[in-house]
Amino acid sequence: MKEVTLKQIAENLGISVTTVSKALKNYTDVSKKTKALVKEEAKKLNYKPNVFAVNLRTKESKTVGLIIPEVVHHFFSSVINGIIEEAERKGYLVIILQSNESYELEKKQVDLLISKRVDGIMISLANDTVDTSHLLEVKEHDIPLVMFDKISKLVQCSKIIINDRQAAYNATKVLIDSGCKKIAHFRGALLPQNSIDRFLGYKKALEDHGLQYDSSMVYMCERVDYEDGRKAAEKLLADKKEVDGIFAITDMAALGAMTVLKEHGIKVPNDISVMGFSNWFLSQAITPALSTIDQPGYEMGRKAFKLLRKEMKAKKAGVVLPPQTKVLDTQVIIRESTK
Amino acid sequence: MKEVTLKQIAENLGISVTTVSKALKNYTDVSKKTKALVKEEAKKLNYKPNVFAVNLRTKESKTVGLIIPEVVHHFFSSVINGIIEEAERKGYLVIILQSNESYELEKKQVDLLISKRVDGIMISLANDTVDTSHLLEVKEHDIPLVMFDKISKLVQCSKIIINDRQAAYNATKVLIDSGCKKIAHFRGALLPQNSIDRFLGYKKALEDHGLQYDSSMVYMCERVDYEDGRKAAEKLLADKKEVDGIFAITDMAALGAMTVLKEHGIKVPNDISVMGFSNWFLSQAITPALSTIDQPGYEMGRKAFKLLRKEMKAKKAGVVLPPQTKVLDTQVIIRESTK
DNA sequence: CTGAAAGCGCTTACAG
DNA sequence: CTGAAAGCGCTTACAG
Repeated sequence: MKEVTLKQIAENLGISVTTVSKALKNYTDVSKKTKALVKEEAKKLNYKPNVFAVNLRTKESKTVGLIIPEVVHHFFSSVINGIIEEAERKGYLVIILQSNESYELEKKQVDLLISKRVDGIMISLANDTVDTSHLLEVKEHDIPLVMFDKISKLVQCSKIIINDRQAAYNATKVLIDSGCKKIAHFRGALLPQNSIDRFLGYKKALEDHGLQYDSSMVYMCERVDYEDGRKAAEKLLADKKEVDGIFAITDMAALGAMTVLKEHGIKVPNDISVMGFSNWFLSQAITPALSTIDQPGYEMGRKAFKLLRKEMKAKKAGVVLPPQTKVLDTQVIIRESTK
Repeated sequence: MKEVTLKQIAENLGISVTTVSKALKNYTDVSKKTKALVKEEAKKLNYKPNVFAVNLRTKESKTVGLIIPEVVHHFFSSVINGIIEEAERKGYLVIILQSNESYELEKKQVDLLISKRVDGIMISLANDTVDTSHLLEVKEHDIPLVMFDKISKLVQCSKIIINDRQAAYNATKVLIDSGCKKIAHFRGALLPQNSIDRFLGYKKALEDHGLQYDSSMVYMCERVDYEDGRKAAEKLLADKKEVDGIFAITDMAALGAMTVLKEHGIKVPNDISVMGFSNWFLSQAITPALSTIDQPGYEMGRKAFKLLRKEMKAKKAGVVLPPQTKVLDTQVIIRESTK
């Protein structure tokens, strides 16, 4: 099938390419009659503008990039849906790249997006990300950038986050309020800000309620997944710790922990209460249903794109916008894994 | 930051744009000395070709599209990883679009990919997809197309599939071999070929082993998810069916069923054996661990891109390749949910 | 070995 | 209201 071009339409109608172009874009200086004629012909020939040419002329791709640590993750997939929803409404395509929590991959993907000349980039950092020079490069290319969820305080750009410290504080408080005195924390890797913040929220809650913080009650879940939760729980049992509550950094880690506890005949919540984080879709389905913190992923995605859009518009208008940070609310969800 | 162009480099070096372009692409008719000079300057200025211009000239975007019913799904995410792995190696970017099992969305996304002029499209159909005219449009635009997993027999193009009928037969046979006599099937929607094939495999296995096929033992799981599995199991219990085995179309549906059985004090596998399909990553983690069929998602993804690549190459060379269909092997995995 | 020139398919400032 | 012309930044057939 031969591709239809403006030239084609112009020739068929015996008018100029200029007029055809302007007619299709509803310029005011084209007569109604001509517009109607052109549009009819375009429809008849099923004309689709050649985006390659449009991109080159307008220096815009109407495409934005999204880099995320892990796609198969309920929270991130909610974010993705929020972003796509908003982007589609504004005529943007979203290119999704997964960093697999790897700094090296993340760097490559940033480069790829820059070289593809996307109009803007949204990113949630990998756990491994140690420095942010690749993000400075984005700024140098004058590409609007929005960070969300897993951000770095070192990068000057707009951000959408939740108050991880407060949310973790609330989660820990659920355990305290239900009578737990010996609360362990399964934390995430050392680098990510949200893993730090959740740890600090946990610690603060203990201190505010007269419970002694004990660093040996903090277990590491590097990848914050099911397997890590299992391992941490096994270590905790091997350590013969006296524990009556666990606050895990993610629902998956909590689920891994609960499975191990079950295997050892330890009852949740009677012997040990368990609190998760992020409200994974199956958290209400497992037995006992997991108490957790709900993160507004969809909302976060929508807000992230809206912020990016604002910056893309500003750039086009030659305006410089000061970076802004939006903090979204989280919600405590109490189910069966806590008393 | 001003973007660096070939012209820029040419001016700096006092040579022509033509020579710069050829030097960077290692044309044989450029002197070694000039090449070295050009490359050095390009590196110094951090030159990146403008893809918009390259696309327009070469009529290629080095980008392929992928449409998938659901990203947050272990099987599909394996496929995605396989595709991206192979695509990256060949310098292609993959645009992933999620149809959410909706025919309307799928059509829109096909249109979007066509209008973005991707070099090729890979697709796994939505459950709702009733006709395939949107795929014919892809062929009309002469864009290479590969279908995988959820395919339509009506579309003339290359395909990568598993032998769903045989795999379901094998799954059912596991139940039969372990002594089950009254085997229910939780099937998928009526349209998708793989849902039909799995049903047929189930039926055939019963018949081959002297068990009566009974249509009232077949329950519908429209979205083949956890919730559907729960509902089907509840209906089955409400029907007071005598059942000693369930073959569910997906692991998620199987998990939903097992949860309901547990809630009713029914033991798996002692009272009822359960067989899943697709080997979801948590299937080995749940209690009892789920017996299932392993689908080679990663492999499927790699093969899908390779096939697409072959067709893209053929198109460029002006050759027409006959469509081919590859059938991948599956594997029976026996864990604790079957005797 | 080097380069002038045409052209990919659009958009838009400008002239009439 | 219409259109000729320039130009976005490349690639490549062709001439020298």
